[in-house]
Amino acid sequence: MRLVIAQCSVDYAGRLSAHLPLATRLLMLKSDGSVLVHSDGGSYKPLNWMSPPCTLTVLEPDDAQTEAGVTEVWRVSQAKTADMLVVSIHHVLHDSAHELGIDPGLQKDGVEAHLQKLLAEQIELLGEGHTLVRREYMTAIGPVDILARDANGSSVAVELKRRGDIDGVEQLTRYLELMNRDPHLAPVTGVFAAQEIKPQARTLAEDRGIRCLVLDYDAMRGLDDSGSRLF
Amino acid sequence: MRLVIAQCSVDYAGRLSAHLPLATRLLMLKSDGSVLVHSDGGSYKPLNWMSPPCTLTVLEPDDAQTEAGVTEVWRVSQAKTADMLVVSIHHVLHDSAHELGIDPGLQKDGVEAHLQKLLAEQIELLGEGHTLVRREYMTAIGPVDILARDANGSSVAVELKRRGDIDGVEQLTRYLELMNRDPHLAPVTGVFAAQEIKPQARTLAEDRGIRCLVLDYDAMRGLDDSGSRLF
DNA sequence: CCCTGTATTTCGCCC
DNA sequence: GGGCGAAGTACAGGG
Repeated sequence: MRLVIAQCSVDYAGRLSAHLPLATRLLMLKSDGSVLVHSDGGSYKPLNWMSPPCTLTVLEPDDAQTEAGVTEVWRVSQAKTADMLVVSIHHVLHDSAHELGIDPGLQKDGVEAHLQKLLAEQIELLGEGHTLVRREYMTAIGPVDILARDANGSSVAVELKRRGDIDGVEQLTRYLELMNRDPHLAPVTGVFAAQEIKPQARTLAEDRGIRCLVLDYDAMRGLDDSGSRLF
Repeated sequence: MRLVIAQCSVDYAGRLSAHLPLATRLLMLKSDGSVLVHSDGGSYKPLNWMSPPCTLTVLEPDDAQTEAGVTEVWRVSQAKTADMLVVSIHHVLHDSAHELGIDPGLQKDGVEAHLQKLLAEQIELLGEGHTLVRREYMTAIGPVDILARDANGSSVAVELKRRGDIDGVEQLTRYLELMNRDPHLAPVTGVFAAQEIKPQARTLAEDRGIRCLVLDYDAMRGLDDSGSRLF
């Protein structure tokens, strides 16, 4: 990775056209050829950038550019899309290169997808004798997070949330209404499962005959072998 | 802006939990307090980050951390959301600070302003024999995007949007009503031009005798000479 | 490989 | 300021 702090202006032409007036910025050149132009603020998003795969060509400024104070022109182009980023460098304040190596990458945890995977593996948390039918059971109005059967063989639809809010209860209610019209599935009972269930959501759910299940994520993860990367 | 290249591991706890194993990375510390952790590849998105407003505290590693090779611990926390980013630094390879100043910001193009400029230049897209009167034609209730004349010399008012929604049709309707009361202009016909016109907007427009025109931005840009600053 | 849905989304517009 | 929709969205997972 090469880091350059330089006074520069930047032009981009691709899906849109964009221009950055002359100012001092960080130019990050990654080893895959991508270029990021960062200011000293804002969000994690660069002011402008070029995604890999792309190639950087250093050009000599023409007379008009030299006249304007440009000492170097970087032309970053992407073969596929014909997008182009042009960095006109006026003054370089810092320039250093660093060997970083390949990054092992981010390990995410705690999302709904993981909860769903864990609950599917530990389906007995729904109650003794429960068996998994499938995750993401498709209905006409969208996928039910988990479809299971209880000890009696009756269908159980599970709506899973990290935070159990009223919206989730409404969602599950719609699924249940639809599924109970299907003679192959009916009767279908509902389980609203979340790490945390808001009192209003619990009241609404129980009023509609939907069972609430608070999930202990840490305990579920502790029981899971494949998910215990972090410890 | 401070740039640090360091061998480090990173832990994040907030909306989700995430972990970055020990590796060499770029740590970008912006003047607004935000921190970005970048690898030497991937996209413009950092591996991990903390959005402003946040505060960085440098801690001494405890015995266990020292044992593991940690020389410094950065604790970046956000008061509002209680999100926390912890960077455990093992070895610093580079450390430099730079004064960048406030960035003038990105000037985007290819939005409505650019569409208006292009359509004014390619006014024949409205139909054969059309001529431009002027852009931003002022009326008592605001500027009409484009005023033109058709082959018969009749006035044509154009409302331009990137996304053609009902609001735009209502806007054009108000202009037309006003302009048709002006004997110098009347009769004025309306054209609702956009890159994409919503079905509801189209129905409403056509019901009111307003012609709909879908613009192919790429084709229009391809025909345009002046927009190619880069070449 | 394409499609679809989510995101620690971010960003801009409009009310 | 809050809500909503787009983004040069990026990114992962399923069919």
